[in-house]
Amino acid sequence: MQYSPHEIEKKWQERWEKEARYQAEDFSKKPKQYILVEFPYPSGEGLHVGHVRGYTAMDIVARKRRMEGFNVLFPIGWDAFGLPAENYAIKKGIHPSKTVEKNIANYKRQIKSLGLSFDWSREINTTDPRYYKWTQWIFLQLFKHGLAYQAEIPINWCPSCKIGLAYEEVIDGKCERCGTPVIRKEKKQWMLRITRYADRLIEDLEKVDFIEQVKTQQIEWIGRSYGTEIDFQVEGSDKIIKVFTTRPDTLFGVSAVVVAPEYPLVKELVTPDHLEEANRYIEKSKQKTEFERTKLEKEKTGVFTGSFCINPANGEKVPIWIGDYVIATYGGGAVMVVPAHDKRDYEFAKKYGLKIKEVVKGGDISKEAFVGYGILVNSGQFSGLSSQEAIEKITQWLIEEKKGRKAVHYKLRDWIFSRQHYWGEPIPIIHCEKCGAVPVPEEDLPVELPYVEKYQPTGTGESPLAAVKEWVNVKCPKCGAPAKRETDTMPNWAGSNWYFMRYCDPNNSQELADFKKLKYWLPVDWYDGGPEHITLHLLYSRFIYKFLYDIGVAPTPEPYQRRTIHGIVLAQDGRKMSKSLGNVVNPNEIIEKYGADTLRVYEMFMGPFDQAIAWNPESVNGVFKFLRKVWNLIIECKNNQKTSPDVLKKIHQLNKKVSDDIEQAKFNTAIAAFMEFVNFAQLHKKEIGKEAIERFLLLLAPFAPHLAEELWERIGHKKSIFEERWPQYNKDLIKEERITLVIQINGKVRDKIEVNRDISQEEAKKLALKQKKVQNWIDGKEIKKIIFIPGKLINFVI
RNA sequence: GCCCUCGUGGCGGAAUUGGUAUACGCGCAACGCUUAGGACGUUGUUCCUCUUAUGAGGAUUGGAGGUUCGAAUCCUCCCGAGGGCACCA
Repeated sequence: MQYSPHEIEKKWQERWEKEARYQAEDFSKKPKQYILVEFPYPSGEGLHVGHVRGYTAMDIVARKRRMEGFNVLFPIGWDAFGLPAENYAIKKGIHPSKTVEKNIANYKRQIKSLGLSFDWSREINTTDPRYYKWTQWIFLQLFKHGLAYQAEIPINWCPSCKIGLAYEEVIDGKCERCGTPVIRKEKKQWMLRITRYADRLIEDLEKVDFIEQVKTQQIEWIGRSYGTEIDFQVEGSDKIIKVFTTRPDTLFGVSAVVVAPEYPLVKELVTPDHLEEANRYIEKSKQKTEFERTKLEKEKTGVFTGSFCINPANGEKVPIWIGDYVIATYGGGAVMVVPAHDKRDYEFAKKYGLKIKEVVKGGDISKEAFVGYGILVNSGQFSGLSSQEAIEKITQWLIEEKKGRKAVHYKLRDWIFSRQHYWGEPIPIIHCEKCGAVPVPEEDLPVELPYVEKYQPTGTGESPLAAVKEWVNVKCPKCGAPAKRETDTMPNWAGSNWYFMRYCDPNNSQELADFKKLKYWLPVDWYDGGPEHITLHLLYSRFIYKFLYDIGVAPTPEPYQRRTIHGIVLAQDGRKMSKSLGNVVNPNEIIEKYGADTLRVYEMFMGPFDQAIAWNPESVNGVFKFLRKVWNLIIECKNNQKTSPDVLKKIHQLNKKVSDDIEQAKFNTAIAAFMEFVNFAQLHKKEIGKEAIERFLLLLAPFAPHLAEELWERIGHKKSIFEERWPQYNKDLIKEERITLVIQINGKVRDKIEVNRDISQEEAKKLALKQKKVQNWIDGKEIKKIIFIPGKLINFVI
C-alpha cells in the first residue's frame, strides 16, 4: 500500500466537513482558546503560498489546543471592500460584488484543500450589509462621543487614483497603491481622534505579549516626545508664537523663529514690504508634492516675513521666517532656530546669513553644528550648567515667568477616515443645511451601498455615489427638511478593525455581538499575521477596540494577548513573488503534485517562522519523501508489540521537543526532530511497538492531519485522531542516564568520555586524567584550575 | 541620519541562551537494488595538513579588537544585507 495523498486528503476533508468537527462552542465548560489569522482580501490572483504559511502555523496551534482539551475558536472570513475590486469594475464593467463573490468562492475552495480546521459556521464578509451595519454603527458611536469630526485640511491627494490618502498610505511621498507622487489638496474630510488614545496605545503594550519588534514599531509610530513649549511674543503685537523644543537648554542661542507656510498667523506676520516675496514662496511650496517637500537632501529654503519676536530668555529681537522644512502639523508648526546646535538650523543659517552663537560647549561650531549635550556658555544665569540640568532649570524658570510650559507632542495624527470611492462602507451621516451633520438613526442602519453603473472616481474629489441622486437626496432625520447623504465611504481598515469581535457572534442582528459571548472569547489568545500589518492595522484596531471598551461594548482593555508575525515567502530567486516577474508559486500546483500535507509541512520546515524565506522546489520534494517514509514505516511496523526502552526514550524526547517548539512557534525545529526520530526508527524497526507508533502519530497530527488520520484508522482506531488527547511526556523517561562528558584543556576540547550523568567533580577528574590524550596534553604541566560543569564538561587550566 | 533584525558548509538552516559548532533537510558522492533510467535503501560529505589505512593535528560562525577557564552567543569599532521611520525641532 503506497502513500497516495490525494485519495486520503479528499476522504478526510469530506469527513471533517460532514462531521462539522471544528465548530467552536459558545460558553462551553472547557477552557477557551481564540486562535486568529488575519482574514484575507480575496484578490483575483487567488491564495498565495504566503497565506498558507500563517494559516498552517495557526492551524497547528488550533489542532494542538483542541487535543489539549480546549474549546477552540479558529475562524475565517473575508476583508472584501477595497480598491482592486473597484479598479477591476472600472476596467471590465463587472460589479465589484460579483468579482468579490467569485474570488471568495475560489479562496474558499483553495483553503479547504489545505485541510485547515477553520470553523466555517462563523464565516464573515465585510461587504455583507449585515456585517457593515455594525461597522457603520461603530462610526456613529465615535461621532456621538466626539471622536469622529469633519475638518477642512490639506490632505494627501493621489492625482492618479483621484482619492485622498491617509497619512499612513503615503510612502516616500508617493501613493501606496499606484506609486504616483502625492500632491496636497484642501478638502473637507472625516477624521477620527486617535490621538486622544495615544498614551494608552503606548502604555497598554505592557499588558500584552507581542514580539518586541511589533511593540517598538507601535511606539515609534506614535512618536511621543516630551519637551518644552516656549512663548515668543511678536514685536509690536500681543500675538504669541508658541515654539516646541526638546532642547530648551539652547534657548540663548536662538537666532530666528521659523514657521510653516501653513502657519495660521502667517498673513499677519508678513509686513507689506515683504508681501510679494512671501506670497510667492508660500504659493511655490503649496505646489510642491509631499515627496519634494520631505526630501531630506533638499536645501532648506525660507523667506523673511519682516517681523520680529522676542526671545523670552534674554529679550533679544529675533527675526521671524517662513520655511517649508517646518512641518505644519507637528509641534504647532513653529520652531526656534539654534544654528550652533541643530544640523538643519546650521544649514539654514549659513544660507541666509543668520547669527551662529555657541551656547553649549563641546564641538567646533565653525565647522558644523554640535548637537550633543555639554556645558552651557553664553547663557546668562544658566551658564555653567550641564545640558541635562539646564533643560530642567530653564523650563522651570519659563514656567515661573509664565513664558513657557512642559509639553508632550506626538507624531501620530488624527486619522483621515474619508475615501472618495464607491466600494466601501457608506459613512452614515446626513448633511442638513439647518442641522449640519446629522447621524443616520441607528434603526435605519445599514445605509446600504446603492448599485451603480459608473464606478469612476469623479475627479472633483467626490465619490461616484454623489451621482446617485435618488440615494443622495433624503430628508433630514432631525427636522425633515431636504438634505443630502454623505457620499464619502470608509477606508479599507474600517471593516478589519473589529472583525475578530464579530466571529464571537457572527449572526447577531440586534447588536455588534452579544457581550457575554465577547466576554467568553476575548481577548484573542494568539494572533498571527504578516509583517506589513504590524503598525497600521494593529494600531487602528487597538484604538477602535479601546474605544468600544470605554463605551462598554468590548470586555477587555486590549484585543490581542499575543501577536506573532510570519516572514514573507519569497520566490526562488529571493525576490518578492509577483505576477509581473512571473515567479509566483501557486499552492494549487504543489497540492496537485504532492498533496496538502507536504505543502503544509514544507512551509513549516523551510526556515524560522518569523523570517522571510525563499521557496525551494527541491526541498518540497524532500519533505514529500519524508512523509512517504513515515507512511511506509508505520505500515511496516507491528502495532501489537512492546516498544523497547531506547525507542521509548526517543519518542518521549520527541514528545517534549514538539510540544515546546509549537508553543514558541519554532515549527522548523519540531519537524527536524520528527525526521531525526524517523531516521532512528528506520534502524530499530523491530523495537517499535504500539506506544511509539501512536505517540508519533498524535504528535504529527497537527502538522500533517490527513496522513495522521489515515494511519490512525489503519492501525485500528475507529474514532478520529483529533478526538484523542495531546500526549504528555514522561519526565523520568527522557532523562539520559549516561552522558558524554567533554574534557577541555585550556578551553579546547581534547577528549570525551561516557559517564553517569550525576558524576562528581572528583570522579570526573580522576577519570579524565586517566585518558591517554589528556595525559599527553598535560604532560607534567601544573594544573592551575579545574572548572567542572555537572553533566557537561570538565576543563583543566594549565 | 535614527531605530530594529540579521550575517554559520555548495544551499535552506540547527546550537538547550556563555559550555561538544555545523542537528535536520537539500545538493553531491559511493555502494546495494535494477536490463537501464527513475524511485528506494545504506553510508559518506566544513576546510587545510600529515598518514597506505585506522588515525593525528590545525583552522573555522562577515572583519578587527576586547571580556572570560571557555564566545556563533556578551562588549567596542568596521564591513555587508533586509526591514521600519525619516526635516518630528
